[in-house]
Amino acid sequence: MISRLESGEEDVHGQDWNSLDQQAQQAYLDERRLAYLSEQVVNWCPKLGTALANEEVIDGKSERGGYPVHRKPLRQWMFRITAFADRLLADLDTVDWPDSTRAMQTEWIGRSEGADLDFELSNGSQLRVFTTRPDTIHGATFMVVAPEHPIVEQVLKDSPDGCDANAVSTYVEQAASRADVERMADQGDKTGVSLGITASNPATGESIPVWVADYVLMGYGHGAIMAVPGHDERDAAFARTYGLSIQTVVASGSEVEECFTGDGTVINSSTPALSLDGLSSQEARTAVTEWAEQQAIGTRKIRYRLRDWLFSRQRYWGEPFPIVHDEHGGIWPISETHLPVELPPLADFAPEESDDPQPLLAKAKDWINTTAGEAGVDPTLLDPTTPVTRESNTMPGWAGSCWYYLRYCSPDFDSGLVDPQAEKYWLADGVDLYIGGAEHAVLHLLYARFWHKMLYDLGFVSSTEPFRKLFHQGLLTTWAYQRSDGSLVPIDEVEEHENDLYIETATGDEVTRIIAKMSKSLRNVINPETVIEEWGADTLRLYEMYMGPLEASKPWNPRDIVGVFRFLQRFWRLAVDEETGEIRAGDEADDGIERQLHRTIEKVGNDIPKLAFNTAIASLIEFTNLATSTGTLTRDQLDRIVRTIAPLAPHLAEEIWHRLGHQQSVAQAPWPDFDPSMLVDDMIELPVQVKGKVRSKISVAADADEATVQEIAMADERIASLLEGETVRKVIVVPGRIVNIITG
RNA sequence: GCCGAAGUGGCGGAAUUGGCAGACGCGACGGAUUCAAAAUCCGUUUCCCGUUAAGGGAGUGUGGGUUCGAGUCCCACCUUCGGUACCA
Repeated sequence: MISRLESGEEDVHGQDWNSLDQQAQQAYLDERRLAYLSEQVVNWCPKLGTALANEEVIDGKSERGGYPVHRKPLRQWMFRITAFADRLLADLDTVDWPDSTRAMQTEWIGRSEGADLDFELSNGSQLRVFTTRPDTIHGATFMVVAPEHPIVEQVLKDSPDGCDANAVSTYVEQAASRADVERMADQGDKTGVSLGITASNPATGESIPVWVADYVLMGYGHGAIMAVPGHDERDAAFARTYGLSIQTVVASGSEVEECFTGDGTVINSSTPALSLDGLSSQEARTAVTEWAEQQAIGTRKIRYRLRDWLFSRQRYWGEPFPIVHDEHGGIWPISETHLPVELPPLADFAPEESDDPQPLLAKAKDWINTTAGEAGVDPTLLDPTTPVTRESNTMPGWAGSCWYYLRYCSPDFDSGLVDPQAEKYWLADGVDLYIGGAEHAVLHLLYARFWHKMLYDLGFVSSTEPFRKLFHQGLLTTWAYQRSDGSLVPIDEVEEHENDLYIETATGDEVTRIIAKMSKSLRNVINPETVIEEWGADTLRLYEMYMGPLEASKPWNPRDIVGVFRFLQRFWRLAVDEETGEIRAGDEADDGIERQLHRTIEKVGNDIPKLAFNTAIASLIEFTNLATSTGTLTRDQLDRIVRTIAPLAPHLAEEIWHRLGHQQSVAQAPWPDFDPSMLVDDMIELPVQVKGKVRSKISVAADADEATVQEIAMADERIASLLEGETVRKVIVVPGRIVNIITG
């Protein structure tokens, strides 16, 4: 029945199901649940006193705090995110996200196409491997299994002839005790031990040795590989170290390469069992897979690098799982009417630094040990007097960050996740624009997508993706100082002298000023509060937007703040008489200013949706400078420019807006209109190039045709003198842009 | 190593589809105002040659290429930043 279900057949009857015993039913369901308990080798961080998800471990250290992480077996709650791997991958094409982020997620999900192949072993068992290169099967000259592979234990038990059991067990123990950090440090140096058994290469019929080596990971595929040293760098390195045979079975097409990992033409691969010579790698992959399927020794397989998501933590601060356990290992949900489960009060809830994984909530004995009725399990499921223990793990922070944006639609809605009406209104196509740091690329942004898809399947949300458009703001960097040996000096230990000379106060040595990330240790973190105190919130806001493109990392330079502050002051003085506090307004609108105003409204209106705040502000500064030097604005012009600056400097705008006599907030006012005809001048200046160099400028009517422009250009005094004695070969006129005269 | 992003004045940065490189701001220099300073206002400010000027030359990480014309497109390389790390 199970195999029929697996193959997608639908004629499975209830009686078939009922014929299974309860355990088998449970096992079948558990294998498919989105949330399940599983004994896992987890990333245990003793310092934090908790296990971490794969994504939270960076270079063998915890993402938060950078503490060492060890591998420990632990029974944990998992999310079957792998069941969504294909959708998470495919739907990346449907979102408007930065390429770099999509690339990161694509790699994290890591889809690879290949085949599972079974090899017969000399000890009578079978070894299953996954390979993306079935086309190189004739070149498989040895096999490698991970130290944790079950075959290793089996071999140790049987200890066949030719197996140095001591060497094997020593190697396996070493591999197990080594922390991930160490394992990473000596990448490239491959170590391993022969198991003393052989496998039969089904294509060549040859007996090839089986080795154990830690460059093969138990966590991917089957923890075993067929090694093709002729066409895989890692296998090649291993073969060279231990003098194993190397076979070339793919021609690179060019010169002889030691280890060619690309696709080419298959050679040296004709045996009675299977002949591939002359096929392309692509064709050979299909041929070998089909052959293996016929021989019942393999199947086509798509595999993902993505692993299931470890979703429990041993900390106090996290949502408790609404789950209790009975004495027989049964798992029972707490009914909805008893949700949410609240954390028990605890005198001491600091994490305990420990090598012995123990959830913190286990300390709350009275809370942990309860009855089904007390905990809130549906009495029709379980007798209320049944003694149960509460789940003592808690959820990680992601539990909240995965759906908070949904809650924003209807924060007061109390009969569900989100008000369906509000969800349809706000999130019909996901969040319109989501701005956040690139550091969330494979954490928050992948997890939230998974939750959203799950909620979509359950009918709670109407879009398949949570964040339609994603934008990463750049990091703010700042000055830091570096000694000649490369070490860094906190900024408050350095004195600035003239001519960009920087001296470390303690030693008197000269240090160099560099750009670095803001960090507590360098004491170069900027607190926005102090900027607001000194310059005001509008200045801070404007400065941050004016620094450069939103997505770029850029240095915080306090020296530049005064620039936007001056601008705001000038804008204020343009609108308000400093003596009286009254609005300064003229009666007569200057034509040049009016035109510039239309251009500014257009520019700001275009730039804001593009998040190009820096250029929007530049155009506002330009307008203000022009207006200040040319005269005063009319009331009507003030009215429009205040509305234009309002999104960028809301406080200033609001103040002037009210002095202009408006009762409502400027935020409620409509965006000012501009007249497209006001954007172009009647007469424009056009550069004239001779042989690609600008030699003069001419003034022509904006709508002048090419012939007229050419005539005026040729008639220009300077151009005429330059063209004297030259043959004009060609004249290029780009209307409204440029004239280029080619001579010779 | 691989993947991604980016290299433009003293500094942050502008620059439509390939069409005047350096908008705007900071800093610097000069001037006005002031008893003085702050603040404000005006002017200059890519570099080199040219006393000033007129003018000329070079110039967007490096080297080539395409084009009437390249910061922008193509090829090769260098550097910086971010991500990733034996995933078979």
